[in-house]
Amino acid sequence: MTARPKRDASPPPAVTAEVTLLTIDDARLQLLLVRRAASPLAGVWSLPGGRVGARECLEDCALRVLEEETGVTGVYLEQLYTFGKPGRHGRERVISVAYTALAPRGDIALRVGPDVADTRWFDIDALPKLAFDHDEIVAVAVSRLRAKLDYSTIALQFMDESFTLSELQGVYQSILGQPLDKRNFRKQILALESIEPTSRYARNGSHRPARLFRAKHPRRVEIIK
Amino acid sequence: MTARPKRDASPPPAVTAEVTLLTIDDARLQLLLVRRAASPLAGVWSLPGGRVGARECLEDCALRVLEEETGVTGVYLEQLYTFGKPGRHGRERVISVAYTALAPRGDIALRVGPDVADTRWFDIDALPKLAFDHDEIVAVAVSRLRAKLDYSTIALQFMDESFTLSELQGVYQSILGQPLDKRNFRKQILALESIEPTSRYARNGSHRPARLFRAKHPRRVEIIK
DNA sequence: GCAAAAGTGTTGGAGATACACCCATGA
DNA sequence: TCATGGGTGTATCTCCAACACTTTTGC
Repeated sequence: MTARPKRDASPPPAVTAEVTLLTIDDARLQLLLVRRAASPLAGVWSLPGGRVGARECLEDCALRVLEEETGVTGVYLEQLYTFGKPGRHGRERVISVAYTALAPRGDIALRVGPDVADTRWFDIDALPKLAFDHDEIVAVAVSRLRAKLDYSTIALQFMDESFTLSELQGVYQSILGQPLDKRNFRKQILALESIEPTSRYARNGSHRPARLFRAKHPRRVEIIK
Repeated sequence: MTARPKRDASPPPAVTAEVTLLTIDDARLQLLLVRRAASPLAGVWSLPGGRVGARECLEDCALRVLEEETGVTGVYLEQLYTFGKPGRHGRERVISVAYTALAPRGDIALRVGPDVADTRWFDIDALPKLAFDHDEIVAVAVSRLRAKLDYSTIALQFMDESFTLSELQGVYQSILGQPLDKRNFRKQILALESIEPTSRYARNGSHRPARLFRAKHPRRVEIIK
């Protein structure tokens, strides 16, 4: 039906990786954004992202641009979706392979990269206007995260090396936006056998110390059910 | 850490869409392949696929190359995953956005496209050697399909406009590779309220005719649970 | 009337939900 | 001793799995 483009007839589109880095701080889901220093859309907030290098795989690209622009390393990363509508990126044809990254909030020291005007966390419910279709990318990332809570151990990617069950429950509640029953939550989580108690306790305030747990396989996300 | 490539320093990779078209015939999951006519890998079987046009969105590209190479139109399509490791496609850097397509077997008249040596269905357990990393793409597609059976109405995409409950059960069994209890299957499917009875019956042989059902929203895949 | 697939309910068990009180600590 | 969050068990309900016989047709 359609005329078939000749091989190499048109210049190939640019390919970028974009990173939606989420964390939880103060019981709120937060997103890391960079303010663009360069044209197009200088001054506008956007996801960290950049072009794929000639000998670089997509995942490495995502990790590299994240570090270059924000200084963040060592996060959990998974591919989200590829966005490629013509016109989504202004005049230039850009195909963006979007990644979701997750990290515990404690870890993260920010740096403002060379081509970036600013780097900041935003509450997911209070995002500024975003460049291009990045608001759509974020929406997909958040809805996928919410879905994955139910059938995987992905929430553990938000936790420090050791953590209390109440902290973990707080993470679930922040993402789902609803309170959970403490006893049932503990029963379910422990039944997965994905975390194990350590011999240490968190002494946080004027109350009984909480036992610290750790993930059995910290970098692995297990599919359950 | 890594040296940041200058903007436009290296030629951008080629971007293609690749289509894993699955159907069910004779109670077996089948995959549509094309035999490559042109270099590289002439004579080798591969997924239908081709370069993304300059003003074409990724999904349109997938549908276009599928039609050009195989004559197939009107299928259900969803994005699967993007494959981009350097070296996956020989010397040239190619990033492939893979799509899963599903269709009822009845529908499909095949054509051998202009750049194609042959077009054929293969039983999913008896695939020939495939070009590049297409075996990996197929494996991801099948495992995602299997997972999606459990929490969506995706199986309806394999059905003709009207179908019997036994036919639908056969589709589930073919994909899962295990028999299902007839009464429980019917209860569960009907409880979803995604299909409805018609007033017609299928008279297939020397036995009681089966009531025909149809999908309430034939092109829509609903997420359940 | 016989072969072949269609159609139809009930029961028991497992897993999820709802729910309230005692414990250990710091101030 | 009081305020604060940590920690624990049971009863009920809902959902899922197992299971066998009758119906309708074509030959």
